[in-house]
Amino acid sequence: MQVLSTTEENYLKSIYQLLKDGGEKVGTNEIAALTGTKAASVSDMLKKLAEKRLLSYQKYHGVSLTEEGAKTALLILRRYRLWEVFLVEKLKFNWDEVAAIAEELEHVKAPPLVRRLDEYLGFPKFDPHGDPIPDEFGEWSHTPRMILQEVPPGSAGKVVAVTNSSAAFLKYLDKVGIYIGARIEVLDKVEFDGSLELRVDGDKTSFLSREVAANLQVILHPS
Amino acid sequence: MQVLSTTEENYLKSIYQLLKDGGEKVGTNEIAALTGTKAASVSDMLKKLAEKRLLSYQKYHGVSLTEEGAKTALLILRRYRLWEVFLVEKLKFNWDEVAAIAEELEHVKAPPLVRRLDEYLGFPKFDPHGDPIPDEFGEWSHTPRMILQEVPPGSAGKVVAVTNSSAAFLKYLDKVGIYIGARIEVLDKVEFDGSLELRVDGDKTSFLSREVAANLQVILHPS
DNA sequence: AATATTTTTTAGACTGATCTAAAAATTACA
DNA sequence: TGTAATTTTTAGATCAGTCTAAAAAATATT
Repeated sequence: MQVLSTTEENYLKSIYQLLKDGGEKVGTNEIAALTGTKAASVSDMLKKLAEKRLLSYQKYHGVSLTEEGAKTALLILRRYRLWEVFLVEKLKFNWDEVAAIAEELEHVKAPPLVRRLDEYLGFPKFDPHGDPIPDEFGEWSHTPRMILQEVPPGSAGKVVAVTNSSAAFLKYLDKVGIYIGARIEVLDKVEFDGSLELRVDGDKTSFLSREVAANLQVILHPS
Repeated sequence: MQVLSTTEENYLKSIYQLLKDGGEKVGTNEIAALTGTKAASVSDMLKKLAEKRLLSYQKYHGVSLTEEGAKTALLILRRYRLWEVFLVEKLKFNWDEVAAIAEELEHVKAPPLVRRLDEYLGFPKFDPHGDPIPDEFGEWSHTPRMILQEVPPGSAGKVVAVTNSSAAFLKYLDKVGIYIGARIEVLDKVEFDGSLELRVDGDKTSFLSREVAANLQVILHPS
């Protein structure tokens, strides 16, 4: 694994991002827009990263990541998301405040730090936005997630993500005792309005509206 | 408070360091040695930092920090030492492994991060090496410290620092239940060999040799 | 298919931080 | 006190990352 500058890491992360929800190849202008630079600067950097075998680049025809480039991007993403978890779970930041800080922290390279942080956080599989955290080999956890609203009554699982981070929503979740990692059982689903009756952490029983349940993601426990 | 580059921060920190245990003025070569650069580079940087009013600089006659420069250096030191505490207390690194990592983390600028980290760590006043942590205004805690060996019998206090970090020493401390933050009472001092009898955290009673007690620093509780 | 538009690359310049080599100032000492 | 040794500064170059403006290639349009 090569040592990259912060700048190189940021390019790699942006390219990964664009390819993931973009497609096969990504163009210079797109990258420039995402990294906050100009197309000319991107061209230079692409040459550099291609020489390092992190991406394959044909002039005028966009780039894609090599195996190594993709893996490197995933390890950067891993650091980013672990720090997000730390900031939210330990330092009590709100989910929408952590992006900028995590972007600074992700470039701290010391390798044992990442391992210890992961351990300290309890090997989380998802970040506070519900995005999966790659493992130390750059592999995804393949545990499937469901939207709570779509979980059939009788199932039990764990809240792994929230897809709305308005203050009001978070406050509400707090009130009914739901948090990332909370164990939940779906007891019943009300036909009339789609609301759910559920047990949280084995004791408290709550009713959640369809709107709320649609913004919670869970992984199910094998039944 | 101006925004400084990582490089500028490192120079400032080094200069602070040299002045603290050096004296009035510090020379270009010394700074170069500590920052791992050459005297010529230091000259350039001194000009730059002098223009930013962080230090006062007269050609050929060394530098000293201005009020603002010293305060800035202390806030960098604050970040450094808070991260040290985090790495040791939370991530369970050994005291002698954290320097390089903390040096990377100290340059993460997001201001709310430092406040939250401080709070999360319980507003520590000393880092794992026993060095004091400046407050958010760049002021020192003025609680005086003593070497445990010199504490008169009958006094009570708290262990705030260890001045030896050999594995054997740490292991021994662990065995007798002493750690940073441990509450101790000096019960008696043996004339013969200068060893101490003390109570740790209100219950366990230990005997510490003079050598060991000479490597522990405490702050005394008002009696 | 020829031309117009858009995208990408190149050329050349700038900034921040660094270096080496040479010049200048300070300090040491004979 | 005058010369030698040391320290510091300057001059000029290099490197990474960026920019603007112009050239080149690809794509779209008529």
